[in-house]
Amino acid sequence: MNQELPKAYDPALIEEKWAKYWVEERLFDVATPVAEDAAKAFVQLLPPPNVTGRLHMGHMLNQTEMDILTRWHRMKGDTAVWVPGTDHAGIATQMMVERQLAAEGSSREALGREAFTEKVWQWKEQYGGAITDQMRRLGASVDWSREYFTMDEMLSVAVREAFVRLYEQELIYRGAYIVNWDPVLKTAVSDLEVTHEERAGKLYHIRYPLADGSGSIVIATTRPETMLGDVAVAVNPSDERYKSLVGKMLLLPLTDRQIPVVADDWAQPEFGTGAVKVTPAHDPNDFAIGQRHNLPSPNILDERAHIKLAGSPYDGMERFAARERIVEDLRSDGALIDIKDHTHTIALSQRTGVVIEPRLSMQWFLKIQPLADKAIEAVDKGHITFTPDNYRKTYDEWMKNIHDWCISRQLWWGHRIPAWHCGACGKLTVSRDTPAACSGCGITDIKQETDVLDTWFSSGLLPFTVLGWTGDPAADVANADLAAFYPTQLLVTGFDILFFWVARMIMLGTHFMLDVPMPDGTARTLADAVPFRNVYIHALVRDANREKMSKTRGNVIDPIGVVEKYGTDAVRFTLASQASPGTDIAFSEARTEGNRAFANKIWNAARFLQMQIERGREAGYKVTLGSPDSISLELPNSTPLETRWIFSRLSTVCVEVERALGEYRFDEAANAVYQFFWGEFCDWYLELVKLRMDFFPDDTGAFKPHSDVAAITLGALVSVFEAALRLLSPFMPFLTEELWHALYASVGTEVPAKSIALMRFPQAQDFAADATSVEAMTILQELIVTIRGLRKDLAVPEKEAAPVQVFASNRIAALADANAEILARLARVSAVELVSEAPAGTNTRATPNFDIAVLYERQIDVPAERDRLEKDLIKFNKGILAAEKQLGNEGFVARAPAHIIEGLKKQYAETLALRDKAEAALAALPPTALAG
RNA sequence: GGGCGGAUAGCUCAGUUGGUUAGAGCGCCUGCCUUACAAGCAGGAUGUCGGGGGUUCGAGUCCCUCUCUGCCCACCA
Repeated sequence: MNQELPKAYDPALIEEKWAKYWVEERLFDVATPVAEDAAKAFVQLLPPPNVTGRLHMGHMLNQTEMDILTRWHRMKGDTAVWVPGTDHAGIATQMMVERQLAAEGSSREALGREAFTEKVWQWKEQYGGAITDQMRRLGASVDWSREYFTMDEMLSVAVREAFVRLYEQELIYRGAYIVNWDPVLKTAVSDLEVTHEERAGKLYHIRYPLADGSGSIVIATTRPETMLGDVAVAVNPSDERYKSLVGKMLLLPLTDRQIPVVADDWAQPEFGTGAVKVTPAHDPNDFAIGQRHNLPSPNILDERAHIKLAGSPYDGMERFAARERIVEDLRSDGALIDIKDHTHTIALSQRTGVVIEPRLSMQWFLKIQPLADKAIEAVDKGHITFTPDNYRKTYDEWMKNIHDWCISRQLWWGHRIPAWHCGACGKLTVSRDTPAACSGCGITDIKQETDVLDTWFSSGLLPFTVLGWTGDPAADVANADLAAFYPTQLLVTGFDILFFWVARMIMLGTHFMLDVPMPDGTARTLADAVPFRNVYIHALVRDANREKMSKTRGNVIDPIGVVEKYGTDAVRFTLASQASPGTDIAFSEARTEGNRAFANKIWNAARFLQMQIERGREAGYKVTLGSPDSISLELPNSTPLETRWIFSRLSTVCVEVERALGEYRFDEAANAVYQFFWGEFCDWYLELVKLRMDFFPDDTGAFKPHSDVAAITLGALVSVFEAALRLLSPFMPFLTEELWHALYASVGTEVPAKSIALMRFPQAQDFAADATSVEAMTILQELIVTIRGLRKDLAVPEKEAAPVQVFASNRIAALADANAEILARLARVSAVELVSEAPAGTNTRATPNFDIAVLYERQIDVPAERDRLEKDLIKFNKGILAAEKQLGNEGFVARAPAHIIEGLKKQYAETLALRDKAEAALAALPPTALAG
C-alpha cells in the first residue's frame, strides 16, 4: 500500500498525470458564488493569446505569476477565478490561413469571403487549441468551464451591442481620413500597429515652374512619386522669399495640371527649401493643409500602393518603381535640382514589416476623448493601481495624447461591422440584428459593411463580456457573475500591450459598466466601473545574455523544451525567483538546473520522511496528520529545541511569503521558501531529527522503549513537511501534489482533499512562534559552524570526533552543555568541556559570543593561519576606525536613534575584543621559515 | 524631439521609509560516496556599490552632473 518514491526526482513521471487530473476533476472550475463568497472573489482574466500562438517564455512567465497568485488566493479560501480564452487575432490568423492557401496554389480572393471565413474556422478548430493545450500541460489552474474564444456567439453579440451603442451615442463615426495603410495586407492599421525606424533616405529638390513663366519654386520632398497627387505648394506666410508668389499658379511637372501656391504655417522656412508640396491623400499633414485651404484630395495610389492614375504613363507602377521612374523623368526634364542625403524615420507595419502608406480612405473611428477622460480619471483617483507604479505615468502620457481610434480593418476574419449600406438613398443602417430593409428609404437591397473590427475592439470588452454582459441594464444588474466578479481584481500582463489592450479595457470598461447598476440597484460609480483594480506589469523574458528573444536572432527559448528538460516546477520556480518588478528577466538554464536540484531536494526529503515513518511504524510509533490549521500551537513540554525552532521559523516564513506575494514580489516569496526549505528544514532540521528518532532495532531485533521525544519529533517532522508542501504548492504545484499524496499514503490516512491546491495556505498563526528557541538555535548553529571551520583548518578527518573546549557566558555555556548531543551530531564533537577562561593556541577560534578550542593533536597550517589572522586584523581595524569615527562624531551621538548607537557601541566593543584576541593569537603563532 | 529605466562579486540579480563593518543563486577553490539527496554534504575566497560633486551625524539608498546602456512615445516635408 505504501508505494516507495523513486530515488531521483523525475518530473516526466508526475507532471502529465497531475495536469490531466486537475483538468478532468474540474478542480478549478468555479460556480457563480453566493453573496458572501463574492466578497472574497479573486478574479483574473488571462490575457488571451492569439489562436495562432505558440507558447513562448513571456506567456509562461505571465501564467506562472497568475497561477501562483490564483493558487495562493484559492488556498487562502478566496473564490479564485482565472478565466482563460483565446483571441481570434484578425490579422495574424488571416495571414496564417492565406499563407496556407498560397502554398496550395489558392488565395483568399479565389475562395471568396464566405468560403475563406469557413476555412479560417476550420483552421481554428484544428490548430487553435495548441496554446491552451500547452497551458493545460503546464498546470495553469484556470477555470476551463469559463473558457472563451473572442468570436464565440455570446461575445459576438456583445461586440455588436457595444458597437451599436457607441454608434448611437455618436462616439463611432465613419469618414475619409488619412490612415496607416498596409499595402500587403491591404487594410488600414491603427497607430499602435505601426513601428518607426530610422533610415537613410534622400531629399529630392524639384523645381515647379510658375504657370506664367515668371519664375519657379523649388520644393523638397522625400517622396517624389506622390507629386502626381499634389494639389498645391505651401510656403510659410512669413517667408519673405515666397511672399509675392502666394496665390500664383504653378505647373506641376510631368503633368498638365496647375496648382496654387498657398500660405500655411506648417511650411517651415528652415527646412529644405521652405516650400513644401501638398499631397492631401497621401500625407496626414498635407491632408490638414488641404482641409484648411479647401483643396481637393486626389488619391493616386491603389490598395496595393501602386500608382492609380488613368491615362498617366505611371499608371499601375509599384510605388518605389514609380519613384525611380519619376526621378529619372524629372531629371531629363531638368526639373530635378538636387538630391540630398537625409535620414528620417519611416513607418513600418508591425505585422508585415512593409513601409506604411498613409492613405486617404473611408474608415470607422471611435471618438476617444470622452472615453479617455474617464479612463484617466479612474487611474488618477486610484481606482486602478499599477505595479510598478511608474507605468501610471506612461499610461497617463499616452492617454493625454490619444487620437481617435481607427477600428475598421479591411479583412475578412473578425467581427464584421454591423452596418448596412443602402445603394439607393445612401443611408447607413447600424443595427444589432440583420435589418430587413434600409432605415432610410425602406428598400430591401442593402449590403452589409465589408470591414471587420480591429481585434482589440473585442478584446477591450472582455472583462465584462466574458461575464455575460448584454447591454440591457435589467439583465445585467441581475447577472450574478457580473455582480460577483466585476471588477476583476488583477490584470497581469506585459507592457507591450499596455496601450493595445490595458488602456482600451479601462476606457471601454468604465464606459459601458458605468451604465450597469450595482447589484443592489444603486448607481455604479467610476470606482466600481473599472475593469480591474490592479495592474501588474511583468518583465520581459530575455535570454541568458540579456538579449531580447527573437526569431531572427535565433535565441528564442521554447518553454516546452526547457520544461521537458527540467520540469515545469523548476522552470516556474526559476521565473518566479527572478520576477522582481521593473527588471527584465535573463532566463538562464543554469538557474533552472539549480531549481531542478531544489525540486530533487524536496523529493528526497519526502523519501527521508517516508523512511522515518516506516521505521517509526515498525517500532510501534503511530503517526497521524492532524488538521492543518492547528498543527503546533501547543507543543508538549518535552518538545526538543529544534522542533520548537522549526515551527517558529515556519511561522516567520509564512509572514514573509504572505507579504511578498501581496506586493507581487514573486522573487522574495520564492527565495523565502527556498531558503526555509533547503537552508533550514533540510540542512538543520532533518539532520537533527536523525538524532531524535532512533528507531533502529538493536542486535537482538528489539526496539528501544518509546520516548516522548521520538514520538513528538516524528509527528512534528510530518507536520512541518506537510505544511512546507502547502507553502511550496503555488510555486511548484506538480511536485507538491505528488509528494503530498505520497505523504498521506505513507502515514496511512486518507487525503483530506482531492488536491493540495484545495488545502489551506499555511498562515503564521498556525504555528507556535518561540523567540527563545530561535535565539538558542541560532547560537548553536554558530557554535557548530565555528567548530566545523576550525576542524577543517586543523585537518581533522570528517569522520573523526574530537573534544572541544567552550568559553562563554553562563547562558551560552549552559546551552552548549545541554545540547552536547546536537554538537556531537552536527559538529562531530566527542566531548564538550566548559572552561573558565578563553583557550589559547593555534586550535582556537574567537567570536563575539564564545571562544572555542578543538582539542586535536595536529597543528593548524601556520602560514595559512597567519594569513587568515592578518586579514581579520585588517578587517577589525577598519571596523574599529569607522566605529571610533562615528562614535566620536558629536552630531551622530546627539542625533542618531538610540538603538543605532547602542548597536554600534556593542559592535565596537566586540570588535575591539576580537582584535585583541587576533593579535594575541598572531603573536602566539610559532615562527615559520619564510620561503623567500 | 519628448518620456521612462538600468549600471552592486567572474556571471545573473536582490538590497524596504537613508542607520551599524553590503547579500543570494550560479561559477570558482578545498575536503567528504556521512544510508533522503554527488541534482548531495561541509568549509572557503571574491566588491574603490559606473565617475565626479552635493545634502546629512550617517549615502549603495536622496539631489545635481557626467559616462555608458536599454526601452517607450512622436505627423516635420
